[in-house]
Amino acid sequence: MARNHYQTKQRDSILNIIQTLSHEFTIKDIYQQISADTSLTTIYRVVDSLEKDGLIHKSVGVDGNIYYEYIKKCHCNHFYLKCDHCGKLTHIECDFIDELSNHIIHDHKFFPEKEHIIINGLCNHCYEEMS
Amino acid sequence: MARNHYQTKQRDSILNIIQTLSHEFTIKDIYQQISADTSLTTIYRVVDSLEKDGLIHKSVGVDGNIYYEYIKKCHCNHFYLKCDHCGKLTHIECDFIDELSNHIIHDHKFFPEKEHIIINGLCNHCYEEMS
DNA sequence: TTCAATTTGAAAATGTTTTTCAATTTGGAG
DNA sequence: CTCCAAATTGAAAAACATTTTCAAATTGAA
Repeated sequence: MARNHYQTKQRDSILNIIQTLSHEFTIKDIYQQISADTSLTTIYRVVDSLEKDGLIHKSVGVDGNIYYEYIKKCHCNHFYLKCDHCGKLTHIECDFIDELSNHIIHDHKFFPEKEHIIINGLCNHCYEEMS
Repeated sequence: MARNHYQTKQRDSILNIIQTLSHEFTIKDIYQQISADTSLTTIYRVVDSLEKDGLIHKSVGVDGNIYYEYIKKCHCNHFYLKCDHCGKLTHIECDFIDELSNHIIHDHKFFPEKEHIIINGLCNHCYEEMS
């Protein structure tokens, strides 16, 4: 008989924390908020299972770290600006990404992965520092 | 006095191998072709240094692994579309890049490096194949 | 209440990348 | 050419994130 999963206090805490975190989070983010009765191993396992259940979405960020998103919170548009000088990665939510997407789809017949658009360049701070 | 780097046989072999590898490669790819007198550690170090010199470009693939590309220098404006599925890199010239640049500069106080904007996603062919 | 299936924590294992450090190599100055 | 400071190297250890192992605890349906 197919049981989905057992309800445990560890699984509940993890789900609760995920719902309070910002739209993008890491395993570490959860670990920092979890109480001592939940191990890192369990966080990995529960998060894996939540992903399989389709409650969260897993992706590899441009920095190589693994990020998750709580699916219900994920209807915003976002992309990244990465400073070539200081390395700072800024995550931005902006409607312009839709214009960009539509342009690329219609004029170039290409289907951008909105969550992974990275623009390299110089952040304001480094730009001014270099002037 | 600022010396760029010393010329060593290890660095030379690594550069040679990189130039024979396909457009995208990993540290492992190099390691598999290198002779026994070059250690993994050195590969990591030389590749790092090549990236800092702007000879290769580092990125995190959708699988979470780190990939590098040998950058061929050229003076035109670059705007790349890179297919996550087949790996195809398409260079396009398009005025929209200026709109994008202006938006990012004005609204996000960030100064994009126009010559190396890469958008990941799916090319038309792979997109249709997946439907 | 019973009990098989699931979940758990701790520790060990994995795999990749970085750091440490002593020894070696490099290339410009003298 | 010789000298020598700076850079580079390999091996081993460290760092780090993630997975696996396994025995013990728990869950929940019958």
